[in-house]
Amino acid sequence: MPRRYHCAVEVAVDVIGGRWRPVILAHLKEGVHRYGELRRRMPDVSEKMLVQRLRELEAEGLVARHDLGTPKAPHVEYHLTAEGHSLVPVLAALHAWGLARAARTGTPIEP
Amino acid sequence: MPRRYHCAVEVAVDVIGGRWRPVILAHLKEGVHRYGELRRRMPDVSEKMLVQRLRELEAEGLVARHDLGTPKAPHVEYHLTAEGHSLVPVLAALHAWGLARAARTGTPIEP
DNA sequence: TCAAGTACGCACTTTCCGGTGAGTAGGGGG
DNA sequence: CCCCCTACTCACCGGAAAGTGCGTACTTGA
Repeated sequence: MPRRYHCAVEVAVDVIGGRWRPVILAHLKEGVHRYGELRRRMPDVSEKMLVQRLRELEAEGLVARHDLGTPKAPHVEYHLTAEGHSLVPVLAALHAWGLARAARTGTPIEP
Repeated sequence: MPRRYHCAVEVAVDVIGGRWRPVILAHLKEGVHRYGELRRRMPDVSEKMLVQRLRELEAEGLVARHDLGTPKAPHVEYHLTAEGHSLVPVLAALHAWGLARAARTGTPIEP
């Protein structure tokens, strides 16, 4: 974690950079997700990484975790906080650019 | 580099993710930069990384390198290509969010 | 009895991102 | 003679990011 920042983009990258954080946020941008739903939508992420990144996003105040389950029936839901929602312009722009880029380069995207 | 993508944000992150690519692109969004100017604006990046990331951005068609120098007087300029300019909405959104985030968290940004 | 679901934990391993320090060839200046 | 500038290269290294494989407790269903 850099101690000093020299531009605003460095600040943003520090919080939402990396391979999986933007993807997690993009899925949650569409609505509440259970843990298993996130796993299914992100088949290439390890569980270790998914949980670690979710914890970090919670710690940064971007994601909230609701445990609605019981020991007999586990049920956890994740959703964006107000701070997380403030990222919608970034996530929307990333998504739009990624779609256009995939179209220009013929890159397949498998849901 | 993942072989398969499951959403558009993964595509975007693969091309412009990492600690320094977004920052390089953000500086070039403001206009042409010489190598030394980029170095001065990004004091925490190593030269090895700066050059490596610039090379990758060139390879992806986002950045163009113009060598205007001579052996006696080296002079290289970097600028965004049309494809690079297509990233302006992403970079602007990252910048705006980073500024707001820094303000909300009291994070100093030193130019 | 086994497999699958839920939402994780844990120890270990691998990859690669990023840094360091020294170097290059030409120049200028104190 | 030494320091600075330009725009890099190179070998080596550390650690964070990410993955792997097995595990947990409770349930349901074949």
